[in-house]
Amino acid sequence: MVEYYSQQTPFLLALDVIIFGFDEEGLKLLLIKRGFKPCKGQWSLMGGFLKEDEDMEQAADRVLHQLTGLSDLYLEQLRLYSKPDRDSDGRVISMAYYALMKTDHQDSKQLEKHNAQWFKIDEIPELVFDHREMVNHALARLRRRCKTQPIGFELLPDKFTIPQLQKLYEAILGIELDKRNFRKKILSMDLLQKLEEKDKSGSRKGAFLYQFDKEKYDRLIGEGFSFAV
Amino acid sequence: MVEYYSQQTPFLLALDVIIFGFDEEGLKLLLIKRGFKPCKGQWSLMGGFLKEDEDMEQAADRVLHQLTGLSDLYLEQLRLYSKPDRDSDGRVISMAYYALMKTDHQDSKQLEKHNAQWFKIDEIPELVFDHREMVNHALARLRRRCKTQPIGFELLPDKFTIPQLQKLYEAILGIELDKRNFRKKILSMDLLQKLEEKDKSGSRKGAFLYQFDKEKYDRLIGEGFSFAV
DNA sequence: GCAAAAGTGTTGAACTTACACCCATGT
DNA sequence: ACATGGGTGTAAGTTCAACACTTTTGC
Repeated sequence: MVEYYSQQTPFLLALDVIIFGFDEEGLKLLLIKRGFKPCKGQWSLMGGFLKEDEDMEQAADRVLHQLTGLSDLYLEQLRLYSKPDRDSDGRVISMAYYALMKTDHQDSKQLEKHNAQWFKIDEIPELVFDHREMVNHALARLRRRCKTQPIGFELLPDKFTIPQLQKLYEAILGIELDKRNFRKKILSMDLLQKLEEKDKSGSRKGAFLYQFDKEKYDRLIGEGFSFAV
Repeated sequence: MVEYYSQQTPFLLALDVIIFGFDEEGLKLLLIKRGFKPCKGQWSLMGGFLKEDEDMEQAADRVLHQLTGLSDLYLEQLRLYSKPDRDSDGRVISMAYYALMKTDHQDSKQLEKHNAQWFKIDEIPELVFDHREMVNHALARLRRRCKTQPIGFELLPDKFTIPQLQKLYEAILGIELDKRNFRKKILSMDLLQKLEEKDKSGSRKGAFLYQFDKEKYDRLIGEGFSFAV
């Protein structure tokens, strides 16, 4: 290490992850009741510290796996929270991430271990430090992002119906959409594979199930296509 | 500090800033020839380390001021570069920012002090560490951002002509634009104040100068307006 | 008088929005 | 038979893209 480096102050580097989920009730946030100091007993985002042998993305994956037992969730960097006094108990710099999780893949046992609980997006309890600000930022990013990237599918089961997909977008954007126009737009991109099966849980008639064709999407992207809802 | 914290490894936290400029020749990047180790003598982005009493944005402002002598430049966080081996000389985590600078405000003396030099965007020399990756990322972000935010004006003199503005967008986006459509679109937002004066440097006829009306923009944004080029 | 850049409108195509009824099924 | 959510098409309005000529002025 060069001398110039050794004169610098090192910092504790953490990450916090805003985990979104979606179910019949709408858009949800996964929070943990802290079983450790500081702020033990309060609601907070899941987080962790960066370790020597990993980069920040790996740390985020690790922390996410630790909580949920799942790997390869959609994960996106938000921004660095670095105010000197943001943590009541010492100087910690935190990189915020948000993740999208299919709630039907969840392992409830695993979640209980960390006292984790889903909260409706408009019923979020008071959070420690600047976590509420992080959540607001993540939500804003999700709202922007979901219009131009096919990330909504990360929140739905692998097989889903068009009405379900529409409800998801309505929950994220907080607005109502016209079902004819929504169908037209989403199907016109020709990225959804219609299956034979129907999902009968939502109605007597039942709605056809679809699958997102990721390979086709990747191919089209290479050709200059852009996703839009 | 709680015990849990003191068990963690601290890291050196730096920042690097991709500084864009624009002049008659097109879009430019401001680089420094490193007068210090590691990689002394090689071209690199301007950077610095986070200090104890500041947050990362303040650090970025400070570093930017140190190089250019200017304050309050447009500055946006990009992403964290945290690979364990990214710096050849020790573990340094770096937050990348990009900044937009009006080249007509530059202080050449100041820039010379740091051996700083402007490079055309398609003539960037080899850079140290992962700085080239940072530049690519910044450029991609700038291209996306300039279509939906009025950040182009941060690269032009306070008074500018429509053809100048168009050339700026063409330089950023790397495509040609139709001047009638461009004018129509940009003027239809009604955010540019036409001045009496003409700039005669670009042609015999001369082109009218305009000013961006930031107050009006802020007002409109509050009313749900969105900027688009 | 000519070269060089500034400035100006129209038309067709594509896309967006608004809107109302029939269908299939379980009870 | 009826209640519930699933599924479908069209017309008007808006936005976008393509395109060519006139103006001003310094030389």
